[in-house]
Amino acid sequence: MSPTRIPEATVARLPVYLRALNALLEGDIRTCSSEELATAAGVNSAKLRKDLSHLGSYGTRGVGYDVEYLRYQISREIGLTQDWPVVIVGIGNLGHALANYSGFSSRGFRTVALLDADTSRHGELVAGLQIRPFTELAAIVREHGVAIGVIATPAAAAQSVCDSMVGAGIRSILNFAPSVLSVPEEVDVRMVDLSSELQILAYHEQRKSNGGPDLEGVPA
Amino acid sequence: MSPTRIPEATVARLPVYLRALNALLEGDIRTCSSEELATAAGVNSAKLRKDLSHLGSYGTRGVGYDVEYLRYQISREIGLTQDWPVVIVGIGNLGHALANYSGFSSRGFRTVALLDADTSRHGELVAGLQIRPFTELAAIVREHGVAIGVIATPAAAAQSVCDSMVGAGIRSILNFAPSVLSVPEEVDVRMVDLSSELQILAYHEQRKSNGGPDLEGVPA
DNA sequence: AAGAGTTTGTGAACGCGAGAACAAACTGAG
DNA sequence: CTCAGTTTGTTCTCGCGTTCACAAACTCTT
Repeated sequence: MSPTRIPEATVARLPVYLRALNALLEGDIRTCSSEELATAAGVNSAKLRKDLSHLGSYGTRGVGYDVEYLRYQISREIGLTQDWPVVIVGIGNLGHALANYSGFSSRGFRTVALLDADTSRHGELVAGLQIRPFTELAAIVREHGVAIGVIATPAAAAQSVCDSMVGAGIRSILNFAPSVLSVPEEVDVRMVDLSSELQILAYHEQRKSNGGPDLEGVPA
Repeated sequence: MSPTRIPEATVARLPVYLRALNALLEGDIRTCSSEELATAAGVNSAKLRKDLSHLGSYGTRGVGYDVEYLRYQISREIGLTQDWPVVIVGIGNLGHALANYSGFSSRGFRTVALLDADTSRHGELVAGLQIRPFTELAAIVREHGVAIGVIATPAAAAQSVCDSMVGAGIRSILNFAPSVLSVPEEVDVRMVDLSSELQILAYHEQRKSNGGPDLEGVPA
């Protein structure tokens, strides 16, 4: 099934739908319309329906969607029905938070190792795992079949860590370091930039209060 | 001058350019071409030029851009030349990490208070600030003129915290809780969803290895 | 069984952003 | 001064994503 590629914008929203479906299930809601689900996910209902139509025809006209069934279909499409071993490198404040984040340890993702270059922290217990030397990366990747790596180091170390990950065979990287990574074609990198988000907010906030560096007094 | 609105996609990239310019300055590079800056920022040079053209005409044909001058112009456009007091609510692992994150405390942003509902943590020192009761939110917002709030609480508390923020006069919210927030029209919310990013990676990773979800049932 | 009321899935129109290509503008040498 | 070389700013085209609007399909009542 689903031989056609799913649009990137749709893929980015699937996790949101999944979360909304989980919330509905916790409220013992078994069925929902596209309108309800869209509201819960914070999107337009037409967009939701079109997104779901890319996965297949899992709803019933005149009725709506079976919450559990739809949740399973989306999970399967994303790949959460498989097991994804994950390695986190850089156990500072952020790495510590990520290791304890439930969204990381649940839902098909399994943190198999925490690595740090700082020898003084090796052996320290974080989220039930011992911090191990960064040099063990390749062995761990091989042993557990790790495909996804998380970088939570300072910016200066990020590219070097990234290179090691790629060398060890990791093909998908989630980068929290404020640094642009260069990788081979076949490797996927997603960047989460905490301070960028704040700056984007600041831009809009400035527009709201000032009307921007220049107000709307546009000459005709 | 910038009477025209800057496209949202461009705004989202300005922080990246800013970071790249800072990196160039640290290497004592005073001038750069759009090609060099684009490479450092990880984007296409045509896209970079078009983005910058929305701010104004700050380059010189045949020469390139003055790094420091361009950095100032982008900073001003984003609004980083002003002071932005910020409040962080929810000092768990993630809030702790955010409080210590240099990208938050620098560049025009100033964390003025850390709030948490858990009374047993009040007074605790994090990143040089004492954790204070959540009930003090309104007073703090009024006193410091806080316009930006950061939510790093569990999902269950997020909407309630959000409502309090809006009530206190905050108009821009950065939400790290995995929860869709509903706010009045004039309030801006940006969501940073850590586990979504991981799920998006998993989707692509699955495509790379399997050529798609479960091929079971596919005729040979 | 038929019709009224819902709700999905999709075709079509529209707007925005990406990228290529080029004209305008600057530098420097002869 | 003129011409060759360089690099920006902008125009144009194309493709993707969003949204509207509606037909198809289902349920329920009479």
